[in-house]
Amino acid sequence: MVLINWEDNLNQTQLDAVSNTDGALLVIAGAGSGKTRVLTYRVAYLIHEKNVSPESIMAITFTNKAANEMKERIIDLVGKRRYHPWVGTFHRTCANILRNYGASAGLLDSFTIFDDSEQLVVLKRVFKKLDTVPEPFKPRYYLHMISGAKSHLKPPEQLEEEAKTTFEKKVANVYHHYQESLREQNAYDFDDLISETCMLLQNHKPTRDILRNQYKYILVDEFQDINPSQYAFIKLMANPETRNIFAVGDDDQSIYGWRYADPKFMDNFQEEFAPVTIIKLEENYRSTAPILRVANEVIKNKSWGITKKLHTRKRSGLMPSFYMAGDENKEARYIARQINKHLDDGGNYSDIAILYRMNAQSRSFEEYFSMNGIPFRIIGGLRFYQRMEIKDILSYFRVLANHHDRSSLDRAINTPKRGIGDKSKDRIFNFMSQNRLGLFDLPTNEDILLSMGLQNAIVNRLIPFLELMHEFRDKSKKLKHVDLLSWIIKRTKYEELLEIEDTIEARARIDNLNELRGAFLSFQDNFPDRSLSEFLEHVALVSDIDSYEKTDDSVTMMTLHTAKGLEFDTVFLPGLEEKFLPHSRSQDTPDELDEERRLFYVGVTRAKNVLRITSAKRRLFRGVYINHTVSRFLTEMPLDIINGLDMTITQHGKDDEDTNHFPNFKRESKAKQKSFLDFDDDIEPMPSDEEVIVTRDESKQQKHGKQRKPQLASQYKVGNKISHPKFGQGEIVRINPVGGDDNFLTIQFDDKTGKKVFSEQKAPIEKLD
DNA sequence: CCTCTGGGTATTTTT
DNA sequence: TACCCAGAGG
Repeated sequence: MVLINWEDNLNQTQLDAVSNTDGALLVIAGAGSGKTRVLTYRVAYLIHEKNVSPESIMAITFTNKAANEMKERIIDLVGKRRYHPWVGTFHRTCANILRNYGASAGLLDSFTIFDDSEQLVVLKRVFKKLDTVPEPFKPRYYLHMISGAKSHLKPPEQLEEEAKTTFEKKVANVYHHYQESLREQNAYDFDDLISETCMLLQNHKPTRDILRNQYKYILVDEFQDINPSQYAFIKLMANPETRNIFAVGDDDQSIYGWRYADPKFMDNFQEEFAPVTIIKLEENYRSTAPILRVANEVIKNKSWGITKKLHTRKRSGLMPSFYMAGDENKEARYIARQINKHLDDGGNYSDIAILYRMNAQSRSFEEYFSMNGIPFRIIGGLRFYQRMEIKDILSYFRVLANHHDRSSLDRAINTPKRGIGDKSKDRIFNFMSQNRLGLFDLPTNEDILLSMGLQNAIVNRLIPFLELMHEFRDKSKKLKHVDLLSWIIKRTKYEELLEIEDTIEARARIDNLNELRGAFLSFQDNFPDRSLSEFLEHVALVSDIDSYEKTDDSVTMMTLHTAKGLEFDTVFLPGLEEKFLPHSRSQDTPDELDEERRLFYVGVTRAKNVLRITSAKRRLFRGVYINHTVSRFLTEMPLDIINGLDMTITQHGKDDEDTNHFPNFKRESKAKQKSFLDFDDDIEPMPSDEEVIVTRDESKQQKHGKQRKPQLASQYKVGNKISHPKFGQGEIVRINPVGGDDNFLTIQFDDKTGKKVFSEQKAPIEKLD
């Protein structure tokens, strides 16, 4: 039993939030105000002081990362016990409920979870089946509409009834068939996990009663990002006697409106769970006063929301700076210089984050940092389990776990290529649908297969595949998951084919397969007796950020969305330009604009000590040069803040003089303007005594091959001889790992050429020994 | 059935 | 720039 001195560890408001344990409570927790602390201490308080049994507590988060952190911190506070509170994401919690209670209500209890790429496969098959085309919008837009319907708990029938326009009718019809297809495949998509659980709780009183009796205390994190179905879930779970719901959120950090999250549920909560105690946490423990001042100014201009004003005891601090670069390369150069200064001052790369609006913005930093030896790491983008090779191999597992999973079968059946194309797949799948067969119900008898209308040649290719799958199924009963993985990789010749291909991408894919082996092993160690389906569920519900820890010393780069909940000593916010932030696609309505503003606010409030904002006058974007003006979020700030910001502008070209990049700047006079818009283009390139060469042509990386994790193992060693098409033979004298997946090779050529530095991934060099 | 090519297009993505 | 997709041709 751990003894906790509550007063010493919490401020008065936090203590109120922790100890106010009766009825509904809404905590409005400003950025950096100790939200997670309050959540975990409240759980500990319930257990220690109120003798609540841990297993009657349920805490819901949005990310696995938050859930894992909370679990750990709760264990720190209450010690390891026989029973623990349930802590999980909305999706994992609901998946769990469906697995445990679904069957008793006539729902599926063994199901596969489809991620968005699998949803897309389903949707495209629906269009094919309906013999229509996804117009006037792209397939993803239809998925978005379907997701909207599910988020509002509308079944296809309701959407069909409500549909007025032709397009709405089309969406409803597609939704109908899409849903039918999912059910046929024993599959749920992410939205289904929530909506089906709501249906279960609504329509099946026994389950509802069991759960309500079990979980008397419910805590919900990030309440501002809750969508209608998640809100409905919380309402259904609320025990009507105790109504002990604890919600924490910050409407100023609601950034998932485009996924139907709505901060206004914080209002609904106050009405529907009345009486609700409301507590505001406004003391910020993260940032310095100057940073908070900027944050408060940013958010002050919002058109809707609960008013709060963050304050801090960290009175002194560096004034945030603004730097306007000539172009995106100069922006990268400026940030690189600042990073080096930070290191000269004794700081670490891992103190630093670069947070941008769009993933595409990472490019210029990747390139500049690689060339200048700044290690970096990109979080997000393509997720590990979304990679082509990982999906390919896992599709076999998914078929083994659920042989009705058509989307995975679709992939596995012709990966690697077996000469079974779309036409034949259609025939096979139609046959399966009509007879309600799973893969292992298919006959391996030649005559029957021929009667499906398949060509002789196809049958001769299909039978070996079916036999292979039967073999895998037999093996799956005998082998450990990781051994089955090796077996499948071997028998499908997947790795072998990559080895033959022997390109940079192929090698990266092989590395990823090895990482997958690692993931299997660690799952096996942590959960020795979990089934294959449970492993696959685990895999379906994780993301890049979940495993993110500041372990390696590199600069972190990610989108503003991904950065929510994190903090860094030094934060760079590049691209503070109109059309980037606010994004050109999100500036049409006040709601959209508000959300962009909150994104900026999230970015600002990630910084503990140093905040540097930058923008570029001109940048190469999607192959063309564009000119942006400075973001309105900066220019609308009061003049004294702008004067206070350490503003610098570099000139790009001579013709920039007459362009006003601050059209909506509140200025007093030209003279005054000069005082804070200081032109400064004398920054030298990064000091480097070695010429840096990166061959752009070789750098084409396919989306599904792009490896984001640092690749420490170089294929080279110091002393290796190499050959370069232009410079001839050389010897490697130094290897510097940089972020991304690259290493930085210093190569000594002949005396005339001297030493040169190459990117291992991009340079056209060949190993000679 | 598979691969190549040209044209159109372009946020964010907790699960 | 980098992708996705449709259609042509092997």
